[in-house]
Amino acid sequence: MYANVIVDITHEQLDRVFQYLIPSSMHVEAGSQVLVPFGRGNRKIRGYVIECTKQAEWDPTKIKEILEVYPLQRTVETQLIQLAAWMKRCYGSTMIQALKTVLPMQKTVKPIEKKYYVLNRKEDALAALEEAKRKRWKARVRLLEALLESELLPADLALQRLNVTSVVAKPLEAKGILSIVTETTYRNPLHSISLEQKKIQLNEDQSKIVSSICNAFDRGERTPSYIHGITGSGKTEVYMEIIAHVLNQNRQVIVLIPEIALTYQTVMRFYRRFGNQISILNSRLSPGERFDQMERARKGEINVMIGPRSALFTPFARLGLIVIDEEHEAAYKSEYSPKYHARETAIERARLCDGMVIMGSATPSVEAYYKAQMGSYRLYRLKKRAIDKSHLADVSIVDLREELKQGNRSIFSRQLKEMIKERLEKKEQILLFLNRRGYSGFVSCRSCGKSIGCPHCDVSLTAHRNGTLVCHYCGYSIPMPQKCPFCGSPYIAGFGLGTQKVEALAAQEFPNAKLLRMDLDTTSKKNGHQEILEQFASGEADILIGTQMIVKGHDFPNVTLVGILAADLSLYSGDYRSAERTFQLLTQAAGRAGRGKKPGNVIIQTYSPTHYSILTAKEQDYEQFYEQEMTYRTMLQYPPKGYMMELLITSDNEIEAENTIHGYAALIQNEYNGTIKVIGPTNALVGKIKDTYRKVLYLKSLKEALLIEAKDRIEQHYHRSFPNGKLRIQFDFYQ
DNA sequence: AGCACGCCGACT
DNA sequence: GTCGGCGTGCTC
Repeated sequence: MYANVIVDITHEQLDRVFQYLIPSSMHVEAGSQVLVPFGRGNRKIRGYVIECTKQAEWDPTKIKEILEVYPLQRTVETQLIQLAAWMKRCYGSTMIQALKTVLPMQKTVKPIEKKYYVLNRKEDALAALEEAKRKRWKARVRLLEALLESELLPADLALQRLNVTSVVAKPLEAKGILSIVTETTYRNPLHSISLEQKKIQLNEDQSKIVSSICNAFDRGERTPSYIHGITGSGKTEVYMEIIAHVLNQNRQVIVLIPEIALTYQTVMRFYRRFGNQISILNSRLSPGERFDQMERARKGEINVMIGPRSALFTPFARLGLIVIDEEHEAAYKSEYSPKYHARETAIERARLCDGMVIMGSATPSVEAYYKAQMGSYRLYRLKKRAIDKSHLADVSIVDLREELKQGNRSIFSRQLKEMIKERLEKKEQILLFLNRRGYSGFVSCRSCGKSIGCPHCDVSLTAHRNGTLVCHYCGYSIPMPQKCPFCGSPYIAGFGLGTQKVEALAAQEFPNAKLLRMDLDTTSKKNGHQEILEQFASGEADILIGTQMIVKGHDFPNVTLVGILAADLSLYSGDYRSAERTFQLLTQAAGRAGRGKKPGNVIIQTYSPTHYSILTAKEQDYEQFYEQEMTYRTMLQYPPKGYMMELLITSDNEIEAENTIHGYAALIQNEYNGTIKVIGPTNALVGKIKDTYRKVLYLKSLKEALLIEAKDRIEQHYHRSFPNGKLRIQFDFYQ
C-alpha cells in the first residue's frame, strides 16, 4: 500500500502530492500525520496523508518508506484537516486547496517571522567587504554593501532585490560579521474598550427561544437551530444570551456575520457584552494581524471570534457554538475552490467538535428553510419587533408602466415624489435604494446597438469616472472612445441608471434636500463606508442614495420612507435564484423603514408588479413567498428539491476544452442514464477570461450521493488524461 | 524551503 | 589540480 502525502502547503513548488510506501507493520489512514524522509538529504519532515492507494503513480523503486505515524490525536489541527477532507469530498476541490482554506495560518507564518540581516561591527564588515571584493565573491559584495548602507536588511528584500539567499549570509554569520535576526511581533488591532455591562431585557418570545436552545445544548442535543425573525425582532440579543451560556461552560464561540453587515454598531454591541474575550476578523486586517488573531484563538486568549466566512476556521480547541447571522447572504458561499457554503461547513465543523450551530435571518434561504421544514433544523420564530410600538412598514407597489402611460418619464413616480416632499417637510429621513444587481455600466452604440467588449474576456467593458473603459475580469483598459468603433456613429453612451445619476436627478427634483450618496466611489477611502452611515445617522443629510450596502445592518431610527427605484432589475438575471434574491433584497430594504417609534412607508417601483417575489415582499410574508418559490423549484427540480452540480473546464485551447467537456457529458450520460440529468455543455456565462476559455456542464439529480460519485468519476478520468496539462476542472455544488 | 549538484574563478 | 562560492533544479 502507498500513502499519498502532502508535505508542505506553504510553498508553491511543494504544493502537490508525494507518494510513500506504508511499511506492512504500520497502520496509516487518510488524515494521519506522518514523518517522512524528503529530498536528497532525506531530511525528516511532517506530512498529512490524504489517501491510501494500491496504485503507484511514480517509479516504485524510487518511493521511500514512511518513517513514523503520529497517533491520531485530537488537536484542533487534526479536526481542521478532517474538515478539509470533508470539503474536498463534498465540494470537489483538491486536498491542497481545501487545506489552504482551513489552515490559513501556515501561509501567513512568513510575514510574521520576519528575518533580518543585521551588521555587527562596521570595521569587520569593511574588512570582509575588502576580502570579498578581492576574491570577487559577487553576492557577498552585494550583501555587505547594502548592509553598510542601511545596517538592517529584511531577508526577503535581500532575496528579491539583491538576489542574495541565506546561503550567502550564513558563512558571514558564522564569522560574526552579521547576525540573522528573526523578529516575531505581536500586533494587536484591538483597542481596550470600557465595558458598560448593560443588562438587556429580553421579551417573552426571545427568552423562550434562549431557554429552549440552552436546554438543548445542555442535554447534548446538537441539531442546528434556525431563528426566523423579522427585521428588528432582536435576533442579536438572543444570540448573545446563548453565547454567554456557552462561554459559561468553558466552550468557545464563532460568530459569522457577512462582512457588509459587520458595522461599528454591531461590533460595539458584542464588545460591550463580552469585552476582551472577543476578537474580530475582517478584510481590512493585514495578513499579520489576521494571523495573530488566529494565534490568540489557538492559545485560548480569546473565546469569541466574530468575522466573515473565513472565521469559520478559527482554531478554537474548545469550540462549542457557531452562530451564523443573516444566513441567506450570498457571501456565505465561497467563490474560490473549494466552493464551500459556510452553513454546511459550519454544521460539519460543529459535528467534529460536538458543538452546535445556530442560524438566523428575516429571509431564510430557501435551501435552509426547506431543511428546517424537513426537520433537519429546529425552527424558532420571532414575529414581533423588539422595540415596543415600532411596527412593520406600510409597503405599496407602484407600476412603472402605468406611470409611463400617464406621461411621467422621471425615475421617481408621482407617489414617491409626493411622499419624499412630505417627509422633507417633517424633517424625517429617506433612503433611496437602487437595485443595481446584475447591472454594470457598459457602453453601447445607439446606432448599431453594439457594446464595447474586452478583447481577452467575454464581457462588456465598464465605464469608469475618469473617462476610461475597464474590464473587471482582467484589468484591460482603454480611453472612452469618441465614436463607435464598429459603425463610427458619435452617439455612444453609458447605459443604465447609476447612483450618481440618481443623485443628480434627485438634486434637480428636490433642490432643498441635503443628499448623501453611498457607492464604490464614495466609500473607497478607508472607513468611508462607516463615515457616511454615521453622517446620515446623525441627521446631516435628508436623503441617502445607494445600493445593497445601505440596507444591511444599520439602524436609522429617523428613516420613515424607503424608496426602491427599480425593484425588478435583479429579477431577470437568468438563474434560478433570482426571485429569491429579489424577495430578500426588497424585504431587507423595507425593513429599514420605521425602525424607531415613527411609522414607516416603503414604495416599491417596478415594471413587474404582479410577480410573486414582489407581491410577497409587499406583504412581508415569507411563508407565502416560500410556498410559491418551492412550487417553482419542485417543478423544475432545482435545489433544494433536487441537487445540482456545475463542472467548469478552463483551458487556453478552446478545442481541447470543448472535446473534453463533451467527453465527460457522454460519460455521465452513459453511466447514469436516467438518474442524472445532463444539461449542456455550453460556454460559461463569461465564456472567456484572460484568454482562457470556460466551458460548463450542469448535472442534476435527486440524490446528492450520485452527483458526488459522478464528480469522483470525472476527477479520476481527468487525472488519467491530463496529469499536468493546462486544462483545469472545477466543481461547484448548488445546494 | 532546503539541499546537492555542477559550473567556474582563484589560489597553491 | 583543488577549494569553495553561487546559481539551478529537484524533492515521491
